[in-house]
Amino acid sequence: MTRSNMPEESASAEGQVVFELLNEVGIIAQLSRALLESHLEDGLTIHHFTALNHMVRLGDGQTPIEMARAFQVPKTSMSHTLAGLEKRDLIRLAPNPADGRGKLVLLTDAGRALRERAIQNITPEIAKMIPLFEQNEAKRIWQSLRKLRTLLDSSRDK
Amino acid sequence: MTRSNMPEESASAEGQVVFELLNEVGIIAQLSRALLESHLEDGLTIHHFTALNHMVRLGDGQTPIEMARAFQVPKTSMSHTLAGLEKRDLIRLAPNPADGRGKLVLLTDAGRALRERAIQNITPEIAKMIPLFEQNEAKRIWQSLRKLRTLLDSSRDK
DNA sequence: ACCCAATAGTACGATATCGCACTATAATGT
DNA sequence: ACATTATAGTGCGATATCGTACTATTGGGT
Repeated sequence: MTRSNMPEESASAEGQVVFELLNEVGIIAQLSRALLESHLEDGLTIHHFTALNHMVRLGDGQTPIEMARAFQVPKTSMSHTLAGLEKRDLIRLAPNPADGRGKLVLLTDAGRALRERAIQNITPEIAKMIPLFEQNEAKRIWQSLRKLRTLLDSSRDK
Repeated sequence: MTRSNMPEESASAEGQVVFELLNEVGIIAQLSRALLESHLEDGLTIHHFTALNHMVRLGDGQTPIEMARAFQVPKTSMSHTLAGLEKRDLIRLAPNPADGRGKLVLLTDAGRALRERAIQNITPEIAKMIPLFEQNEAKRIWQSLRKLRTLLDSSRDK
């Protein structure tokens, strides 16, 4: 296909490589987001799933504001997401005994089950799509990305 | 901090590892998105930037629908994004000489310049944040992620 | 004990996303 | 050549995102 302009040379400077990496990460996130959402029931979005997944993985009982910070989204957005989850009985919002202003976000059995089901649905799909992408390579990159995420995460509250 | 439920064991099955990887990718994308947007001028969003960046990297002159497919977003969303870019004179939408229904998306000098400026702004920021994340590691993962992206991308139009 | 700056969460409005329906043009079959 | 089906893009409406402003509560300083 003809292009009126050819791609630029990849002139790499200081953080340039990391920028390229993050760009790639963004594209993959976009693609896998589309994939995941197509497997979610009941009009749930990626945000709903991510919140549920977060709670299963790290333990529930966080406050909404903690979760907003963990995902770097505005607290109003998190409030909306949690409202959607609560309406579907996938979480419960309990008053925070330690802080009269705050709440605690608690998983319900239904929430836990839905997250489990979603993963059961999506995992074979992924395995089918990515037969060539070996486990070992995935595991290796994953380790590196966790390190990267930690760096990104901790340097925000400078 | 006390949690009412402890984290689950990481029981890894078939595509499970890749799922974990994609989850990590999603989190990083979210964090770096917040970072990038805080450095964009004139209320531009990640979508605007991504479109500009795509055109600089792969050459402009694509049709809107091609770009929508490349990013896996609905064509109406892409239409909206492009309208925003055109309003700011960062792209031009020309009629497609090869197809009377279609258009071609062309970068303007302003668009190219803004993308360049954004990268100049963000790159040192990244370099500052990630001094520990060595170039070599970044480059290595990047290669792997490109492979992963290609797999994800090609298996969608099955 | 009291003030006051800081914080958790919500209300509301502006803008963004995206599905559905529509128009215009193209491609395909006969 | 013409009818039929498919495709590019837009208009519109429902829902989502997120900034600003607000209320309720907390905690630190005096």
